[in-house]
Amino acid sequence: MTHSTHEDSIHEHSFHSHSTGAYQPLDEETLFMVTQTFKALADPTRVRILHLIAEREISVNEIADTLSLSQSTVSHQLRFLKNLRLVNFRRAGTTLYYSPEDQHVMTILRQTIHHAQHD
Amino acid sequence: MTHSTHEDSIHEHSFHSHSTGAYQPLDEETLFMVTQTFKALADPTRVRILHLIAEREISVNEIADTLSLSQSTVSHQLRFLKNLRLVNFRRAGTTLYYSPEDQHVMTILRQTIHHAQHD
DNA sequence: TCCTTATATGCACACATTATCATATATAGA
DNA sequence: TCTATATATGATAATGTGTGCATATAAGGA
Repeated sequence: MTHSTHEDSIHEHSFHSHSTGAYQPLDEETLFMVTQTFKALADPTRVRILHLIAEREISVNEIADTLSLSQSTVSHQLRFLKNLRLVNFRRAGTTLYYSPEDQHVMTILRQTIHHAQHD
Repeated sequence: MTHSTHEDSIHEHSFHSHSTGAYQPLDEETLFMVTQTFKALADPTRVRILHLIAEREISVNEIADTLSLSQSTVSHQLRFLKNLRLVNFRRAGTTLYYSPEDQHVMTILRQTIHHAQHD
């Protein structure tokens, strides 16, 4: 999975291959990346963490306190998100401040939260 | 987790958040709907099915044949997607033709596929 | 009615995922 | 060095998820 600081808008990409072509299946690699991305967003703990760090840079213990989660749980989930390059962190002494890294994924999360709250 | 089984659907009430300036946690209902939506997209079989029916209305057996899946698997996954109101179907005799129902979710899927293929 | 085709469903099991506990590592300061 | 604090990690148990098998249901035709 590659990282991104790319800005996409919703209506930007409309490439549809109806009318002419045969069905084009998704290749394995794309399928893997797509499902991995959505898996990251399919767990309430990770969504709460992402939603929180979207507001401001925040340390592991602050996340745990704010969301009433154990330090271990937060750390495990941050590792998951870090592996997918959805978050990164800055060190200040022994404290690590986490922040979102993938703008595209954060946009999708925001859109879906909005969608959930307005239907 | 209080919610969550194989047979969940997502049609309930709604909340609203006022933007004060303090951190506004996600309410349970929103969290549930958001994570359920992403769960639908977090499985390769469901993504392949959605990607296929996005092209054209198509029957259960055609989906199974095209994607090399068993009829049972396709039917199970279509029930999942139907419960979340992500797909619906039209009957013609004994044949059921499925199509996407949630434009927002299909847009998010398209965006994420595009993102995966271009970074 | 019976038969055929198309789809749905209940159950079981393998596999994946998550949270907790205990412990390890890292950094700063005395 | 030793101690305190912040975070990470490994193992385990509990729970959730996806698929196959067998069977049920639904609709149309003879």
